[in-house]
Amino acid sequence: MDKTTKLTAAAERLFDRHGYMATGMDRLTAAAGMSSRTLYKHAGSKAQLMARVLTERDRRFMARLEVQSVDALFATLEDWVRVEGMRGCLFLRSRAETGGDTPEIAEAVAMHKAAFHLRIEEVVAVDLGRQDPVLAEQVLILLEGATQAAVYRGAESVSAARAAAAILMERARA
Amino acid sequence: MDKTTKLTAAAERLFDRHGYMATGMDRLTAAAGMSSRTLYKHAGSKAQLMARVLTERDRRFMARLEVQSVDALFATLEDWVRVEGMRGCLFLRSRAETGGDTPEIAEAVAMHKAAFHLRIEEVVAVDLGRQDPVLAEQVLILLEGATQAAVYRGAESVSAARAAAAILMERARA
DNA sequence: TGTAATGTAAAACGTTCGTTTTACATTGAT
DNA sequence: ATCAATGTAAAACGAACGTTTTACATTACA
Repeated sequence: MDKTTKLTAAAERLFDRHGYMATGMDRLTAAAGMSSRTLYKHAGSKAQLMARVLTERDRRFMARLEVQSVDALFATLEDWVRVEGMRGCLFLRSRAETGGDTPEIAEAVAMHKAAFHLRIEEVVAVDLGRQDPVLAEQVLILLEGATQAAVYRGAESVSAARAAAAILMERARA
Repeated sequence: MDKTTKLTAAAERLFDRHGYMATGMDRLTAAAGMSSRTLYKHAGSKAQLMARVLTERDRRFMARLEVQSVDALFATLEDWVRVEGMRGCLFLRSRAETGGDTPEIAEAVAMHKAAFHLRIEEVVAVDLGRQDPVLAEQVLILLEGATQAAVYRGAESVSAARAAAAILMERARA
């Protein structure tokens, strides 16, 4: 595993566990097992490191969303929260912590959420046989809500959201 | 408006806009229009101030949720996001920024979310004429999801969630 | 009138922040 | 054998952090 990969992975873990602002660069160097000189050569700055973490997470998350049904979206989310934990959406958290005032971060978040929304619209269209923007919006809300609720309600939130989505899909078909 | 009230209101606004950790005490004193000596007499510490902001927000938010129907919950949320803005849930944001490691904050968040969940279960029971824990969980997810989605999708997320909840309620009645 | 409370303005506390620099070691290709 | 790249360890940078203190002004009540 090369230095940049190791750094990005360590940063993601610490940002997720302790928050972005609360995670200092010294903690990062210790966790990544490198000197601050090397860290800055690879990362550029803390903001750039945050943006890189988000871009990498977007890649990993979106790869999992290459499915053909709405139900599979929720199955994927169930796996995701089991593997990655339930501390809320790292994208919106980064935006909230920076007030949206750091361009590279705001951009990474906007990119991810646009792709996320588009993917849901596509999956709904495939599953339903036609486009339905309102239904897609509702599926998006259930996915966001399950992610958020899982923080304090646990992983069962995802299955409850999954069942709700099934009802909405069923009704849209009838 | 007394000093403590003014301070709490200013803190809530700044924490919401810029994030908890990114908001320094000097910015707080300037916004509240008081010296740091007075601020610390009223607030105790930054963590205590954060907890006080949350407790006060809980009071204000929960007062609005004294309604008799699920649809009214979403009507309330529509008002709320119009008045208070759409930057996500300040409770979960505070927990995420502190990693859950600040007892007074973690406790304020846990209290609020427990009350929130209970209130939804009550409203669902009144509206439906019987208890339905799974449906209540789904309504909670739609409320959380609308709050979260509104950050990047706008206020229309709330009306989409409202419509979804109406479908779930209708089906539960049949 | 005097005293206790409550406030302001501003300096100072020690710590930690993100970042850069200095000095030196290890490596790999020519 | 050597040059350039890449790394470490650690000190240092100025700025900002949360918090306390010093010195002084205003108010309100006995």
